[in-house]
Parts: sequence; C-alpha cells; structure tokens
Amino acid sequence: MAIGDVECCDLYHVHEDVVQAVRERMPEEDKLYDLAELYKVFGDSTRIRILFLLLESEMCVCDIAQLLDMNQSAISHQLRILKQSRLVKNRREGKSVFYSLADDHVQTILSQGMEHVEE
Amino acid sequence: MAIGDVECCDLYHVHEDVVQAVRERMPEEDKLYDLAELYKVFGDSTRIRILFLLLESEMCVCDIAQLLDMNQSAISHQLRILKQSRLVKNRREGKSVFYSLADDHVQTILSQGMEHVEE
DNA sequence: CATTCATATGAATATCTGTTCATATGTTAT
DNA sequence: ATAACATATGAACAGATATTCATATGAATG
Repeated sequence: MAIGDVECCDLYHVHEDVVQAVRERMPEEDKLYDLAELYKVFGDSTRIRILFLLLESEMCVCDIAQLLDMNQSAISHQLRILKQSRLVKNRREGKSVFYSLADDHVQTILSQGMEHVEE
Repeated sequence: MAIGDVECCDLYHVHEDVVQAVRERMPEEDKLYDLAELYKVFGDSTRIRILFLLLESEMCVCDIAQLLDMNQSAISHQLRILKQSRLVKNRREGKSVFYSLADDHVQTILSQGMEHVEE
C-alpha cells in the first residue's frame, strides 16, 4: 500500500492516483467555506424574498417591511447580512435608506436556482 | 390614496402601479420557500465538500468519510439530506453504497457560486 | 446461521440563527 | 434645541441544525 492510498471499507477502493487527483482538484478549504457561507445567505426565505423585491426596484427599509408584512427591525437585520455578503448596496436619501442589488451576479444566481426548483 | 397603495415612511414612496408590478412579478411564496430550502442545502461546508468530492468521481460513504476526516454517521446524515434534495443519487454494490451527483445542474450551481466567491 | 463489515437511523446535545423588543443613531423640520 | 420619523443595533429567546453516540438494518462470507 503506497503512501497516500486510502484504506477504505477493508479494501482499497480508491487508488493513489485517484486520491491525488481528487485532492489536487479540490478547492482550498477556505474557498469551500466561503462558498457555503454565500449559499447560507440565500438559504433563508426572508432574505430570498427581499432579493426578489429588489430585483424589481430599489426600496427603502420601510417599503420592504410593509411589502413582506414584517417588522422593520427584522428587515434591517437581514439587510445587514445581505450587505455584508455584498449582495445588496444602499444609499441614503434624507431619512430613508434605499437598498438595491449589488450587481448582476445576484440575479444570475437566483435564476439559476429557480430553474432547478422548477424542474 | 388608491387601494393597493402602500403608505410608507409617512409618504407614498411606492405608487400603485409599482406595487402592482412588484406583486405580480414576485414568484409564489411556495417557490421562494423551496428556493431558500435548496440554497440551505448548499449552505453547509460539509455538504459542499461532499459535492465537490463527487464532482470528481462517485464514492462510497466510507471513502467520503475518510477523505473528509469525519465519522461515518455524520456523512451518512448529510448524504441523506443531499439525496432528499435530489442533488445526489446512489447505487448499492454489495455492502457498499456509492453516491454520485444527481445531474449536471448541481455542477452548474456550484461553479456559478464559486465565480461569485472568487471575485 | 452466525459473524463481520458498510451503511442508516433515532436520540441527545451543543451551537447557530431569525425574530422580537427596547433603545440608540442619524436626519429633517418646526 | 427639540420633536418626529427612519433606520440600526444589542440583548434575549425560541426554533433549527450538525455532530456524536448507540444501535439497527442489510449484505457477504465462512
């Protein structure tokens, strides 16, 4: 048994070259972690609904809260998470703060996922 | 103030036609919920790592557990979740059960997300 | 048929996460 | 400056979730 082989199921199902290939082609741990973190942000129906609203037009916190029938604080907390992930951006106009999607990428990811769900 | 208008921020930021447009173009609640559920599955680094392993080749539970240095039970639980979401499929070969990606869609979603992360 | 090995599953637990409540910050107008 | 309004934020709580442990199921082999 060569170094790098994986002993498994009391047999050697996976040979050294395959293990090497898998290990080499696996992205770094950090990237996989970040990727999971990104999906986690999409993985909440409140945030998904916010994103779909913003797909239509920019909105202030109060607009979103009313359209989703939720309280202002909850929306504000979620917007903070969305902003930290750079999925939305905001601009202040007087007392209001208007949120919009950060870039086209968000729309792409959403439609991609929607395709899968609609299958 | 017409029916359908949203009173907001003590002003009428959103007019009836905009509200109507947003409401009409919003996907159904059920779909948004399902979409969030889908992303939730991708939103865990153990499951992400499993998916990236399976991108390379099909593997039995034991292979995966060893490659990820986790115990068999944990992997089995996660594979169950992945299978319920139809992201992976499996086949039995003797005592082993081999898992693989359910379809090309999974790969597309993964690479899509990875693009965003790598920006 | 009993044993061994691979996988699945239920219960328990510790951790994480979303919402609410109370309150702070920041802006406008009187 | 003070009042009124929009938003942000911290603490607390309830509900969800990933992992572990113990054990069950299922298949091959002597």
